[in-house]
Amino acid sequence: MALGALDRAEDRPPYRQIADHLRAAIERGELQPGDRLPSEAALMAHYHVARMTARQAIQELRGEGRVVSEQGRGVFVRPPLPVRRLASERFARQHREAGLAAFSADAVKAGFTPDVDQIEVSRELPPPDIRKRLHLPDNGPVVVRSRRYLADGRPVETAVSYIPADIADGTRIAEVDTGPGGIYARLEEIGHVLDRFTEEVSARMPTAAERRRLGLPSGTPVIILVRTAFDVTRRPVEVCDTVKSAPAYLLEYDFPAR
Amino acid sequence: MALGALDRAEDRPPYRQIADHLRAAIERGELQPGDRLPSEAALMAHYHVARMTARQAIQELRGEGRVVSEQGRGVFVRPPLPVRRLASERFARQHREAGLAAFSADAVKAGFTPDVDQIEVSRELPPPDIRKRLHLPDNGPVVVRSRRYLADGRPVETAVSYIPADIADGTRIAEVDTGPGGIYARLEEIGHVLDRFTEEVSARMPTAAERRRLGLPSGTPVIILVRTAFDVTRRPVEVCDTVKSAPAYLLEYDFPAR
DNA sequence: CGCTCGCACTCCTCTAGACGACTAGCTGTC
DNA sequence: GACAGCTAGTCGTCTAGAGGAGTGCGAGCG
Repeated sequence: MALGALDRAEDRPPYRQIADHLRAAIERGELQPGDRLPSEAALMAHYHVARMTARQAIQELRGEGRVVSEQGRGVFVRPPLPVRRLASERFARQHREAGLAAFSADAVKAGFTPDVDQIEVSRELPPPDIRKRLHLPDNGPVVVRSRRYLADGRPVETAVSYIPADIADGTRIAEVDTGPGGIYARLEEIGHVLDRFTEEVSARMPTAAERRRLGLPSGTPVIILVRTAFDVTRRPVEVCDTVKSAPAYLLEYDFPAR
Repeated sequence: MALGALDRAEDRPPYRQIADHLRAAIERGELQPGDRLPSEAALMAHYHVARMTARQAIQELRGEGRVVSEQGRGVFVRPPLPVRRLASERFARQHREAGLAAFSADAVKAGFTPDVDQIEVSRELPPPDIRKRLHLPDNGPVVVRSRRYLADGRPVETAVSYIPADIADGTRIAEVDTGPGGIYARLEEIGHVLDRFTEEVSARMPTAAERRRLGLPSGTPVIILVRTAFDVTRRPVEVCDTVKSAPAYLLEYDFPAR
C-alpha cells in the first residue's frame, strides 16, 4: 500500500494529509472492506509524527463512518451492511394473511434471518407529539409496544408503537406475542381495516443510548421514521416511531403526479 | 450553570463524564441554542484536567452534532435549522402552472427566501446507475443539470438532474434558465405529461466535498434522495439525485394500505 | 470622531510520554 | 490434549507543554 509522504509546507495540516492518504487508499481499493489499516505505531514511523497526530487522522475517518476501531485488534475498513430496501408494499395485506409481519415478510425477500428481541409492552399516557398524531384527548392512555429488530443477529432498528388503549385493551395487541401477522393483522380482525399510512422521515446522529442499543460505531447516522396508520374511518389507530441504522436501509416511495 | 464534579473512581472516563455534564446542561435548557459553552480553559480549571481531555469532551458533542466550534470565538450550542417539510404535494401541477418550481413553492409555504446558485448544464454520457434508471442504451447521452439550493442564504441541498438528451435537446431544459415552473413544466409542454414519481431515500455521513459545498459542520449527516419521474407512457424522463443537509429536512409520504 | 494597532482570549495543531485494557498467539504445565 | 499464564501488539485515555491562527475589544493616535 502506497501512502506517500507529508508535505509540511502545505497548508493542509499533517493529520488531514494522512487521513486523505488513507481515504484514497480505501477508495482505490488498496484497502478492502474488512482490511486492517496500518497501526498507529506504523503511521508514526512512516510519517514521523506523534501518536496523537496519527490518532487524529484515524479519528477523521471514523467520523466519516469509513472505518471502525477495535481495541486490542486494530482499525478496520468498514464492511458494508446488507441493505434492506423498504418499499410501501411491505405492509401489503397479503403478507399479513400469510401470517407474516412486515419485518419477516421483508426478510424472506431479502434473504436474511429476522429476529425480534427486547419486547416490552406497557400502558401509559403518550408523549404530546404522539397524542397529537393519534388525535387523542389529554387523558387518553395508549398501549406502548417497544422492540428491537435484528437481521442475521445484528440489530438494525428499534421501534416503539403506540395504540389507543380503547382499541388495544383486551386484545393480543396488549400482550407480548401479538400472534401471526402482527399488530396490523389484529387491528383488522377487530374491525379497524387499514386504509392509509403516512410516514415522516428524517436523519440525525444517534444519542449515546441509541448507539449502544443498535451497536453502532461512531460516525453512523440513524434514520428516524414515524409511521401513522389510519383505518377506513380515517381514525389514526397506530403510531410507530422507529430508529434505523442508516447504512442498513434504503427507503422506496412511489407516488402519482398530480 | 451547574456542572458537577468528576468521579475518578467511576469506570466512565473523565472526558465522557464532562461530555455528559455538558449534554445534560443543554438538554435541561441551561445552555440555549446559540449559547457559548465554557471555554477549554474553564473546563480545565473546573475539572482539573489537561487540555486534551477537555477537548475530547467537546469533540464528543461535536460528533453528535449538538455543538459547533468556531476558532477564535468559542463553542456554541447548535441552533436548530429551519426545517423544511417535504410532502409529495410539492410537485403538484398547480404550482407549476403558477410558474413555481418545487423549491420555490415550498419556500412560500414555509416562509423562507429561496435561492439557487452554482447552476451548471452539460451534455454527457450518464453513470451506469443513472442509465439504468432512465432505461437508456449504452450510448444514450443525457443533459446534466447541477445546482445548489439555499434557504435564507444558507445552502441546504445540492441536486443533479439527468434528462435523456433526445428529450431535452433544443429545449430550455438544456439551458441554464429553464423558465417558469422549472424542468417539469417544460417536460409537460413538450408532451411528456408526468404520471408518477419514485423516490429512494437513504442517509450517510457526507464526503469532505459535500461538507464544503453545503457548509456542514462536522457531525452532520446528509439525506440522499434520488427521484425518478415517469411520463404517462411509463417512460422515465428525469432522474434527480439530491444531497440534503439532514437537520434541515423532514420528508413526508402518504400511501394507501393494500 | 474615525481609524489602527495591540492585546487578551478563543480554538487548532502538534509533540513526547505514560499507563491501562483488550486481543491473540505462544508456551509450559498438568 | 487441555488449560492457564505470559507476552507482544493494538487501541484507549490522560498529562503537560508548545506555537499558531482567528476574533473582538479597547487604547491610543491622527
